Amino acid sequence: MNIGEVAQKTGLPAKTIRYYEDIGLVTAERRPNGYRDYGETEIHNLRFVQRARGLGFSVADCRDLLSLYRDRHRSSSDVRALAQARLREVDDKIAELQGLRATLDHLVNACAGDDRPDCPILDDLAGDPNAT
Amino acid sequence: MNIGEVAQKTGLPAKTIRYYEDIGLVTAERRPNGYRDYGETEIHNLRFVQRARGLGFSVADCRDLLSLYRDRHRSSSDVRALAQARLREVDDKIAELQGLRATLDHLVNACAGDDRPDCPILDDLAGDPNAT
DNA sequence: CTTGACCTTCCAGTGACTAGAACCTCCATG
DNA sequence: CATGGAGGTTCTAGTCACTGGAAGGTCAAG
Repeated sequence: MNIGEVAQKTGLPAKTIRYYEDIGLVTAERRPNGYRDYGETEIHNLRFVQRARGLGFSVADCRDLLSLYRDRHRSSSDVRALAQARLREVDDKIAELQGLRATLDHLVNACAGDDRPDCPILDDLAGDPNAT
Repeated sequence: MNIGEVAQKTGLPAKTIRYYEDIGLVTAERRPNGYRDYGETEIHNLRFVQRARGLGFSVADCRDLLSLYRDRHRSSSDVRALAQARLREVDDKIAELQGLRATLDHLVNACAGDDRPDCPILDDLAGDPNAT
């Protein structure tokens, strides 16, 4: 199967699929003409990576997850540890963003948003202690 | 004031301050010896950028915010629009992460995390419709 | 035989820094 | 006055995960 068809089937851009080969994540056979040749296994692995990336795992994590996936003697605890670490990252990020959200929301509500120049948002960014 | 002192006062790494000058965000005078020379205005602007970046505004947004800040005839609505756009971004990101969080949490809970190889997390990533 | 779609590689750019190398300048001390 | 070390300067290159584009090879249809 050519890379274009794989791209269509998986939804991954061909560029990305080549990139994954470049970094040794998912490699393909070559045909005599030099074209990459994909089988079901490769498609499967690409989709695996795609899903893992969709959950926000780094490419390095994807590499680890793939190798655990291929290892019949793995311990599920290793996989769980990766997922749990990712979960913690996501939780941290959510907390951070919720903090930002509160501040931004506060500022947006404090600002009249009209033609006049007075702006509590800028006052706050400028470090004005009386702002907002 | 030398860049080192500014770095200490603001908490921004000297490298970052030089970078901001490179991209024309906050520039400094030069002394005859070639050293950058910072006054209160520059420190103020750097802190402004620092706070805006802390709220997740892009450097491009910071540029716009700074120029609005300097413009005595601005309309606060322009500032508010930027903040509101940023708020929307943050909201979208939070929603996305909460979706991920739910999935990850579900997977982590479904996985025994022991010495055995059976792993619903990998099954899910592999696209197994019976997973989890 | 040509056209056009598809494939190949390689180089460069993204955002916002950050690390490191090579070199210059200043100040304090021996 | 020499020197050592702290701090300053520029420049290049690396980060992450792609993405865009150029130059050229391959293939099937008309």
